[in-house]
Amino acid sequence: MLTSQRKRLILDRLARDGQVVAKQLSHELALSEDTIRRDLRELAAEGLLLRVHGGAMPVSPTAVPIAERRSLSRDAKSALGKAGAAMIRDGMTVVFDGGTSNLEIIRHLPAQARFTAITHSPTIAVALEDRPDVDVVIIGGKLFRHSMVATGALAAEAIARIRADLFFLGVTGVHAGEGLTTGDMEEAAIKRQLMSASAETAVLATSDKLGAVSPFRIGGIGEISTLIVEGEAAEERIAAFAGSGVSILRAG
Amino acid sequence: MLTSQRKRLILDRLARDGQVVAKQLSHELALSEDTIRRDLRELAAEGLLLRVHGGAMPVSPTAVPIAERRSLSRDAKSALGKAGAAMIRDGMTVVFDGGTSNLEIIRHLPAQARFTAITHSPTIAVALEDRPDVDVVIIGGKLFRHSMVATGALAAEAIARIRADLFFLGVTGVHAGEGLTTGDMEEAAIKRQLMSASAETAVLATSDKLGAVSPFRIGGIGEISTLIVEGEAAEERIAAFAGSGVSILRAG
DNA sequence: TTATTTCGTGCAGATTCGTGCAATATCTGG
DNA sequence: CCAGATATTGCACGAATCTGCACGAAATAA
Repeated sequence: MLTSQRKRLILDRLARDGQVVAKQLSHELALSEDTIRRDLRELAAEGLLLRVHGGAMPVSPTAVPIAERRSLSRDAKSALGKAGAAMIRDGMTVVFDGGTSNLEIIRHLPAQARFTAITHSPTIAVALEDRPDVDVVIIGGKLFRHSMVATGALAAEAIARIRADLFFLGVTGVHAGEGLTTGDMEEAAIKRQLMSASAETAVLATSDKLGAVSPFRIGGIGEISTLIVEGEAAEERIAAFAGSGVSILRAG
Repeated sequence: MLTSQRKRLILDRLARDGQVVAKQLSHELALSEDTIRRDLRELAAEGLLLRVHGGAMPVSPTAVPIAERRSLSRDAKSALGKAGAAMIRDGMTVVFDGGTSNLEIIRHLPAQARFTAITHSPTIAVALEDRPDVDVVIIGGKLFRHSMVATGALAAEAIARIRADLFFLGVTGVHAGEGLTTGDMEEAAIKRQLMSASAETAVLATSDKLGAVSPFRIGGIGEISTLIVEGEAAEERIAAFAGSGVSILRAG
């Protein structure tokens, strides 16, 4: 990443968020704090920002209320996304199912994340637009309108040729007895195929999905490797999945 | 590769990506970094770009280059989009190239439009989300980041199997002698393939593209059936295309 | 107060830059 | 066709820039 580009990013971030934190930024850009601090110093010397202990503030007061952003980042789905993003290591090949939960993973990827993303959801693909170090492979096919993912024979054919390390599966129900379920038969079939094409499968489950059942079964709980639930998820709802072989991760 | 052609490519890349890295570019073009740096120096001397350590940035501080392109010349593009949408009849199979012009076609589709859309651009696919009567087929492949379209062998393979009535081709240059050109070789190949898979091809050309030439040729003007230009496009720029067999449509 | 975090400076290694020079290709005029 | 002029390209080498680490000082938190 070019130095000038980094400085511009800092100013952008400052205008958008109303603040920047040196430590956080250094982690996000995979650079030392020294470099970030140096940038802040130089930008401050140009009068483009105001240095404060720990980071920087805009020269002119921002309109963005900071409290709003904080509450946003503490949102349950956001925490799930963060936990999901943490599972991705550089060099991996990761398959993303459609859905808002998986979209949240993309949002929490560190800027320097470097891996291969495979998806049959154009929405996910578009979200990955500004991740320069992520290779994106789209699985083509007929777009299933309701959930905006490619399905059908074309998609199945493309999936048959891939082999991934990790698959983030999207479901509408996670139930101890009925397993993982979704609302469409064709989608369920594609999801099954994606599972078998990946070494591991993870599911991000908001609390409303725990114990829920939808019409079409994808597979049993034991067939996935990781289930990520909200940090505040009721203990008794999770207890039902103990013994199924899945490792349960509490987010946030 | 000619020097002037290389310089054009650098400017294209700069406009598209918002940055250029000397080392990366030298590797991509199989030239020494010295040559690239020399180009950058000369272009900077002409005021066409801003040199920075490691590469170059655009002269105008475009925070998000692609977002800028989206807001650029909105009215003219809107009229072009309307004219393009008018070419689509119910029951047709239409291929959409990536790019903001083609996105504008989607925006101007009548709500009840009923046809099959094929695209290798996830952005286009997402835009078609709320058109319930349009069947959408996505062409998969490796996402070419700069223009957000699927490319590579996977895409080529999928394209080989389709047959469409109409193809909306996106270009960066329309020139009487040099023909239709774009900024990337791989993209040019995919575009050629999409042309031959379609009975007709139409190009939406904003005035800034008329007479412009980019490094990689897609084909001659005569190979497309319709060229849609702005209503206020200068007559002399269009006159150059007369006799090439293309029918010229003035929008707005 | 004490402990922790953040800041500033100096320094070393790596990368990039600019200039001069030589080799090759292209152009021009005879 | 040839000879010289011009342009283009790659390489060498010293200068400038960038980055990360170390260490002590300053600021913040407990």
